[in-house]
Amino acid sequence: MIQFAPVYRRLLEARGPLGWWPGRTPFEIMVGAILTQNTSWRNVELAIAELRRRGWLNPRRMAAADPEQLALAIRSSGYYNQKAQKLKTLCRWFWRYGYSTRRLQLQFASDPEHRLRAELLALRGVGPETADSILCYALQLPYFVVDAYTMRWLRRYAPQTGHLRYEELRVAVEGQFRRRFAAAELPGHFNEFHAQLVHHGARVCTARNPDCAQCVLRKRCRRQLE
DNA sequence: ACCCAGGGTCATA
DNA sequence: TATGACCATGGG
Repeated sequence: MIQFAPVYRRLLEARGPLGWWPGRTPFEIMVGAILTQNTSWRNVELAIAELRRRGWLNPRRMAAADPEQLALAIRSSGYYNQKAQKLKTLCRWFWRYGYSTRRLQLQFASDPEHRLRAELLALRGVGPETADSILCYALQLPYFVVDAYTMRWLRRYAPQTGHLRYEELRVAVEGQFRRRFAAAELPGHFNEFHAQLVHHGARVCTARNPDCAQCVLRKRCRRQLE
């Protein structure tokens, strides 16, 4: 099995800490996790700015907002009708915990059964990546987020383990990190590793960047493996 | 004019 | 289990 920690260290040393996720509050991070589904972050920023302008970047206000107006507000992030419903669903779920992230953190800290993750996955519109983004970035719980860049990277640089699916890859990374880092440091390292992979894929390793030695994280990259 | 982006759901075979 | 259609905007 390929070792992930050296890759993590290399990225971190080259780029420095990224301080993810961009967002002022945990709820804003949750919203961003929904809005960025298959969408460029730039388009998400436009939508978040509009939500902020309307005062809806707050779970109570968003829950009370008219669904059609909410959809209009997030228009720039694409799939806006679906995403407006997803946001409503998220608000309804968050309401059950009194809109309190602290309550979520205390109630589900170190839960070996991962019940909170299961709850998020049961929500319509929340898949594995969105759930783990919320757990890792909004709640700072020890979950590693696997995304398209991570999968492409694995398939190209570690073909022998390239058959791993989302869940297997997440568990593999989490297991390796647990052996190398103290429990209290895990959320920060999972945060940083995923951030580095996405940053590299989305901003460094782009097809138009002549400085990028290997543009291998694009969707249709034909470049040879090293 | 195409291709892509920090996915997820559902129907079909 | 594994594809494919669908959702939809803005930038390269």
